[in-house]
Amino acid sequence: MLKARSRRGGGRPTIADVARLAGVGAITVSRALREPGRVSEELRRQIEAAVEELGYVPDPNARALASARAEVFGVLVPSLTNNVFAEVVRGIYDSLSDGPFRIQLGNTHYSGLEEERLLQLFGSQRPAALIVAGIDQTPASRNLLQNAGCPVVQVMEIGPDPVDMMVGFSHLDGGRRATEHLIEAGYRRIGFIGARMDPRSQRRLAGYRAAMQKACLFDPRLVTTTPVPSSVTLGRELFRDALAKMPTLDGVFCNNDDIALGVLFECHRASISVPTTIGIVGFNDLDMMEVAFPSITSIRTPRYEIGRRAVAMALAAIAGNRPQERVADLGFELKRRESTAR
Amino acid sequence: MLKARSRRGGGRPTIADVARLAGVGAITVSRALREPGRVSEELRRQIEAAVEELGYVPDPNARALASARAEVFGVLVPSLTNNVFAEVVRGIYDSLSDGPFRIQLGNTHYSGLEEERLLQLFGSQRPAALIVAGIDQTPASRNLLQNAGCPVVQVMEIGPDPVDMMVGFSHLDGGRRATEHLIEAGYRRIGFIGARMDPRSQRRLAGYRAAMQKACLFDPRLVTTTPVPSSVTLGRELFRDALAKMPTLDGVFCNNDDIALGVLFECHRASISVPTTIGIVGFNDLDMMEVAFPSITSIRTPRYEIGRRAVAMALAAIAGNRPQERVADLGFELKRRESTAR
DNA sequence: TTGTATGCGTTATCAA
DNA sequence: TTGATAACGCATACAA
Repeated sequence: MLKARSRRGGGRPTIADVARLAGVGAITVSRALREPGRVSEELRRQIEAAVEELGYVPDPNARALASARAEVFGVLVPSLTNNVFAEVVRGIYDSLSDGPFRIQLGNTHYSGLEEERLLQLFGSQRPAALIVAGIDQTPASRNLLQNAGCPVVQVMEIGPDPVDMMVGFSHLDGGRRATEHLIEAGYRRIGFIGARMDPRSQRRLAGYRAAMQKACLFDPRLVTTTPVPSSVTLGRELFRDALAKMPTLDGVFCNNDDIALGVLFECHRASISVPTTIGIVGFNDLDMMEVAFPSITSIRTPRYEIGRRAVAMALAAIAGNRPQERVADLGFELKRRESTAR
Repeated sequence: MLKARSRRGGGRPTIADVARLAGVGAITVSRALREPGRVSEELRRQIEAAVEELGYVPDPNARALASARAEVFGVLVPSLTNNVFAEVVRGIYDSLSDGPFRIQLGNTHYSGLEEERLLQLFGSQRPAALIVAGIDQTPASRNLLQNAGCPVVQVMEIGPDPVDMMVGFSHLDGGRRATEHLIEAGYRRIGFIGARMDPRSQRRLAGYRAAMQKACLFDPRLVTTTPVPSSVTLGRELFRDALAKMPTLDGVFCNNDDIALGVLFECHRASISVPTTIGIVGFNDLDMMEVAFPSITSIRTPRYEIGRRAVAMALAAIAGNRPQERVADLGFELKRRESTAR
């Protein structure tokens, strides 16, 4: 039997083939690829030539097995189609595309149990880092994260008790700010309209409530929510419900921009003038908010930047220097537009 | 030195630990996990108990190394945030969440070169299947796909020459159908407005052109395009340009729904009545098209279903029975709405 | 700076 | 149906 031709492998060149061609030991090839600085100029060139000639590509599985560490970032988000998380994920991808790390993306469907399952699954790969959305993990999930043996970044929100690191902003403050803006603009019967009502939406609602109570304007009948997934269609329907319940409504703070857009369209359809009769504020500030007619006031959230920052923090931790501040508050910005310019 | 406690591993239980506890050989454990039918009832129960007790989870890296096959679906899309591809990806995830397969997602940023790079990278993992968006791969990419040694599904479009399998619909027919609808509705000076202009948009444009020429209505000045990424904002701007170039415009077929929405908002802003003065048709039929005021006619495309079908075809191929029809045309549907109801 | 021996956790091969 | 043995391709530990 020849040793050169393995019988199980697909015949792709291995590190041994490269070593033979370059006339060096296999480990030197390995080093030349991972820490070029530790291999002499001359050998490095020979090795690079051999790699080129053979078209050698390292096998990530063998690498992971031997080093007990996969070059993988595990990323868990509640939704793949929600633009908010898509932007976070895009930021993560853009930050990682240069390096050696792959990304393992998981969709939790807003389910804590599913998150647990995926965490279990991802953990079996010994990932280099874990990025998870939100701060409301189940105790079991928290436990899995703590014992993952790698940097962990919770994203989108901030809170007092990070598993390891956090990047995000305060949804409570965001909700409060949006509501205060409506109050300052002169609106009084301000409703809250929210769909899905995940933990972040709950906190925006809490912010709304705080602002309204402070101004002595709160009335539970002003709040219209549903656990149903958010959509523009739903925004329209919820607004109708809210109006039926409370015909004197003169403003709405929406859970997110989809809902806000649905409200705007319904106003058009019902000939309700915006911002005169009704003021509208959205959340997230999607591209279309600025273009809508009238343009819609919204809270701009740094989704893409959160993704980038999460990777930067994880990378720093991997390199051995965890950031001093374990919680990064990236804030938000109120974008005042026509929909509240009464 | 004890053999039971490996010194490099993180101390997680291995298949050998399970085997020892169950009093069987390691390979029997392996079989019990993968092909339970080939292990006797009794041993299987013992093994299951041992797995449970130890909390054993197979190491996917070791598995991939030993079997020369990773349980991974490689998925390449041009964008993570474009709702169209997000839906395809969601379909893929939903179809794969039950089984043993992980997903390796790559973002090509609409770049053929980036696609090549990622294909090279993904290939090194010996994936179980590859799903790629579009049918315009570079020769190098096609080559990589052909030699990947696994099922390949090209999605979103259909064409005459699949690398292996295809699921999608004809964008040319879609563009033609949209344009014909405008013509049938009585519009004559019908513009085409398109951003990004990737291959699929190009074919929609070709469909537009075919329909216009057939009706003797084509005029190159009716076409307004840009390679800039699509957005609602851009839709508004392009519509302004189109109108400046061709003030007698009475209809527009938009590249996609974002553009269409931008056009609609600009019509509101400029007090151009829709559908009386201008008819609008979008493409993809996002949720909001139906809710918009006026609601917007669009071509409904089966994105989610494409993702599901692609996985189904790949799974069938893996199981040894490639579908008879290698090209699956899932079609599209014209949704007539107020924006063209003149 | 470079190489040798060995182990990583699993599955394929082949024999029992 | 079950098991012993030998890969799989690479990196760690240690020696030179």
